[in-house]
Order: sequence, then structure tokens, then C-alpha cells
Amino acid sequence: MTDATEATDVTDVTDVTDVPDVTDVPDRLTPRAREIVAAARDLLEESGPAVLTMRTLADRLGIKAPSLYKHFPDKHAVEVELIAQMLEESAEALEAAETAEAAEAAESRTPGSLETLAEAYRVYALAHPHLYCLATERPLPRAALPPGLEDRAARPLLRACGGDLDLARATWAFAHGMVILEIHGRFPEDADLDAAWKRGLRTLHP
Amino acid sequence: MTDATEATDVTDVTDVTDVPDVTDVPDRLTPRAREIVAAARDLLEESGPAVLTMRTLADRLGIKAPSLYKHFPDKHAVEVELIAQMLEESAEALEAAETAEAAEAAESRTPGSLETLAEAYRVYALAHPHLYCLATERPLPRAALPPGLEDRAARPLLRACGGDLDLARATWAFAHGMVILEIHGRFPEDADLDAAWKRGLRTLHP
DNA sequence: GCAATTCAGCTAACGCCGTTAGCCACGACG
DNA sequence: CGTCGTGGCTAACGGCGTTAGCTGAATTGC
Repeated sequence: MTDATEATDVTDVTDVTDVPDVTDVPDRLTPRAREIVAAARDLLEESGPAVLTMRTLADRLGIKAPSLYKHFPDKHAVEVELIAQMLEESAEALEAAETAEAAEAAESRTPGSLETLAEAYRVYALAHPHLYCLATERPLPRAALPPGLEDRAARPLLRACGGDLDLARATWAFAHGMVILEIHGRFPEDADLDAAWKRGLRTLHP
Repeated sequence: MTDATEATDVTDVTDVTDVPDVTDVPDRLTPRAREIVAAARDLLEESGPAVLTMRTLADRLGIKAPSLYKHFPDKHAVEVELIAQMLEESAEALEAAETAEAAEAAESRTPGSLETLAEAYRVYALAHPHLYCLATERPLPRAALPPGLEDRAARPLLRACGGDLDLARATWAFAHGMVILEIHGRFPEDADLDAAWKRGLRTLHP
């Protein structure tokens, strides 16, 4: 009779009642845990980190806060999943930009191989500012992340830098700095950030 | 008998006991408020933001938490003072580097005018990582800051960039990115950050 | 087919957080 | 000598993450 049962109708995805988790990829999370992470992400992106509370998260799912601990050991574990999502999605965005770039280059109207990549990075980060900050403004929980994910997220930029690690790191620092300073409103209101991006990219990758 | 009195010996700048606040500059803070900020800073730099609590702060001063509200309207107001300190000190560090640079340039053994500035920025930030993060990872409370401070902190870099705003912003983003990523341990352990700094600075300012 | 176990919810509560209300001692000043 | 502002105090509130322990339903084992 609790309204929790109403909330579960959101599931309606897995009506498989026999196979528990015998998919090809060993599932990182149970279906319910994935629902929780999805709700956490909605909450974070809509309202920011201050609102992402175990109680509000439970509320949105129609359950009580302590029940969340049946699925995650603590709040940090939920956040780790959000960080993993961000890394994976930004990796996808960069990989997509990479192939788009290659296509354009084939037509020989090359706009500089870093430019599309940087634009993709910026667009993704600014589209998900709270998520980007959550994933970025603390030490990476490397041990709890899917193996290889960090490398995968870094690889497109490294490739674009021709394997030059120093250049790739300098470029990453520039891009992250631009994005995070913009997100936090540290630039003057009238600053021409497009111009600053262009300037930085052009000098870093002439 | 409280150790709060011991904390004041850090000040040792103003032993004037008669004039309350009739200095040339209209004092931003009462002496007691300055003691509180000093204790807050010690706490933050020693133990990080999680330990900077109204209760632990009061503890260190030998008083109870609610008494702090006789001196500051809320915790945020204390943090604003810490942010102001960081901006002022980093401005000083950059200005010092600027004049040192000028002296070296006069002897014509110029190491690139940005290099000393960047080094000073990096050294200051890494010497005060918690303070740097506090001052940097949220919107600037511009309205509550001493007027002109933000500009002053930005000016040395802008001068070194010959007034080129775009270049200055790109360089700032690069430097901030390098520092903040290093502080949060986002680079691989074996990354040669000196090399990445050199690479970035050389390409940004050839 | 029934017992046993696991799962996923619940309530109550703990200790921390920032913050408020209201009390009081003391020193300065008219 | 009274008055009043200053700067302490205690008690308490609501919100936070989290734990302990209960319960009913579903699944599993014999």
C-alpha cells in the first residue's frame, strides 16, 4: 500500500524473471541500483549538489533514506557511479568528435584537429555543469571505477596530440581551466571566452 | 588563559591598544574577527575544509560555536575573508615575481617573462592547496570582496601578456587547470608535470 | 508444499552540522 | 551610579549521513 509500489512502475524495463544478471557484460549494478543512480543524476543536474541528499534522493524514488543503504554502502558510492557516467559520456563525446574530425579532414577542410575535440569537451561540460564539477573537483576514485575508463577518456586528446604526453596534459589543463572557470563565473561577464579558447588552442596546437 | 591569545601572536602586526580602527584604511574587520579568521585559516590549511566547522573553529579559540555569530553573520562570511586573503597573497606573490622578473630581464638573462610568474602562481597554490580550492571552486563573492582586489590579482598576468586579454585568460585557464588537477591528483602519478608546464608556457608565450 | 532464507522496504535514533533565541557578566560612559 | 553595548554562555531546532533492528514478501531448498 505504500506509494513505493507506484514508483517502481518506472522500471518496466526488465520483465525477465528468471535470469538474474547473466548478461555478456558482468553488470556493475543491479537494476534497482541503476534506478537510484538515474534519480541521483536527475537531482544533481536539475538542482545542484546541495540538493543531492540521501533523503531527497529517497523521496524522489518514493522510499525512505535508510532503504538506499540496501543498494549502496554510502552516498559516496552513488557519487562514484555518477563520476563513471560522466567519464564514459565525455569519452563518447570526444570519440564522436574524433571521427567527425577525421571525416572532415578527409574532405580536406581541416579545422585543426584539436578544435573539434576541444569544442566537444566544452559543450559536454557546460551541458552538465554540476556533473562535471562532481566528477572533477575531487580526487578520482580510481579503485572504484571501471578499469580502463580513465584511459579511454584521455585517449582521444592524446591521439590528437600525436602521443605527446606533455602537450596533451597542457591542453587538458587549459580546457579544464577554461570550463571550470566559466562554470564558476570567474571570468568577467563581458569576457569573450570564444576568443580565449581560440587563442589558447591556436597557440597550443599551431 | 585560552590558547586564543596565543593565536594572536601570529598577528604581531598591530599592537596598538588604544586606537580601535582609526587606521588609514578603514579596517575591514575588528581585531577579534581577525583572530577568528586566522584560526579558521590555520584549521583549513592544516586539516582541510571538512574540519573547518563552526564548532571546531570555536573550540580552537576557546569559545563556543554560537559566540562566533557575534562577529560574523554566518560561516560564509568567514570563508569570504579567507578568499580575500588568498587573492591578496597571490597578488603579492605575482607582483613580487613580476619585479624579480624585471630585474633579471635588466641583466638580459630573460627566462621568458611568463615563466617566473607562472612558477610563482604554482608555488603559491601548491603551498596552500585547501585555501586555493576554497577560493577557486565556487563563484567569486565579488560584492563582499574589497574593491579592486580581483583586478589587482589579475593585473600582473595581464601585463605579462602585453594587455592581450584573450592570451591572459587562456594562460590563466592553463595555470589554474594545471594547479587544480595536480592538487586533486588527477594526473597519473608518474606524470612529468614540470614538462607539461614548460610545454604549455612555451607554446602560449613563445 | 512447506520451511527457510534473502531481499527491500520501514521506524527510531545517533552524532554531527549550521544556526537561532535568549540569558548574563562585565566594562565604558553619561 | 545606572545604563547599555559587547561578547561570552546554554538549550534547542531542523537537516545531514548513517546504523540498528524490525517486517513482509518473494525466492529458494528439501
